[in-house]
Amino acid sequence: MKQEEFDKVRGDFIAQWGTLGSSWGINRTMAQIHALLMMAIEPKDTNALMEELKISRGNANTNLRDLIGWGLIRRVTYPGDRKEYFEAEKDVWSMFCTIARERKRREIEPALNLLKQSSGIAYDKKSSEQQHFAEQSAALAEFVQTADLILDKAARSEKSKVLPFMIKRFS
Amino acid sequence: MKQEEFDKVRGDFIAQWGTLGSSWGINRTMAQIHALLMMAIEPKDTNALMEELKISRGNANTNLRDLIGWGLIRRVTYPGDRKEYFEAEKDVWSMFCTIARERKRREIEPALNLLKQSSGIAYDKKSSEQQHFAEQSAALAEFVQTADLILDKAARSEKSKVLPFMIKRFS
DNA sequence: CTATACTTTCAGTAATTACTGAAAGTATAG
DNA sequence: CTATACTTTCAGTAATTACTGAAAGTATAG
Repeated sequence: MKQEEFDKVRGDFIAQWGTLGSSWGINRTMAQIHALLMMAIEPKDTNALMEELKISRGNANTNLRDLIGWGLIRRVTYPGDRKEYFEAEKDVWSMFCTIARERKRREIEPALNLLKQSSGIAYDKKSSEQQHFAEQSAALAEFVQTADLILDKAARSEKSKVLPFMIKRFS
Repeated sequence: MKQEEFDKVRGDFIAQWGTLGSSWGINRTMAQIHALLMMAIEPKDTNALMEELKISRGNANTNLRDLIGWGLIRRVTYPGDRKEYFEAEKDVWSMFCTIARERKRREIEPALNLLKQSSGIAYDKKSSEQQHFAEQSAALAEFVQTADLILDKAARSEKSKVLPFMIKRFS
């Protein structure tokens, strides 16, 4: 495949990945920067990203900062070069673990706290409405907690110890 | 707990659930309507939802339609009453299965198609850039496919056959 | 110290998404 | 058929989120 053709394919991939990101609640540009760095061999600097994605310096900087906050990319510097470069974690299993850990912290835990609080209300035994509310919250809390625990354990294991096992169990 | 106090607690729950929904890429109002119906004992009609959530008829209608599209709520009618009422699936495991199935269809499958297409490019053996792109796509595709398969199988199983097993494996 | 080469911030604006409310549509009772 | 009781649609607007670009900040070389 010619370089020219390849650039087209890669451009399409990055654009579409951005669109997909949106439906998972991830900012389009962030998804695109991540895709670009994940597919790149060499670390890239801000100017390269600005050019390739046609975005402003501010936008690039903000999304790079957020990606670092998620632990999905890291800063790289070379001696004698003032610029900062960025590279993505490329191992898919590590990526999964990182994302699982962060989503847990940012989204699952707050939900669980809310559910536990709701299930713990001192409900009036004469009100079936209050009872249902407490029971339903408790059921949801239990499910979320279990799912969270499983995800957590999986994300702390070695890939080789989880996936083959799961595949065997479910195939 | 007095009815008055309880209404406050439930109101808070619904409001917060809406906020949480946003971070998962779910429209706030949709999450709130779902929370409200999930916690309600009786099915509710559009007017009741409009009042409780202080939203317009159009907004209520649109989000109810979407929730039905996701399979998370259903229409209920009573003989001799022209109004339509709505009730949520209340079993947590069924909810999980429904959400897993829909997310798979709407979000995982398009991603997988994109990744497979990218990993299948006829790359130039002299270009390590092209090779890395194809390999990285393939690695991601494999992971997504496995995760999808596991989710799919889990969502088709009985709760009693999956959760206890998983808990045992990971605790 | 100053000059240079960068990075970060943030007020203002653009783009997107969610929502309203009135008008149009539909179904049933009689 | 008409009257009534609903539901759906959708153009216009509000609210939110993403982005720009210039100004401010920071670090290093010399």
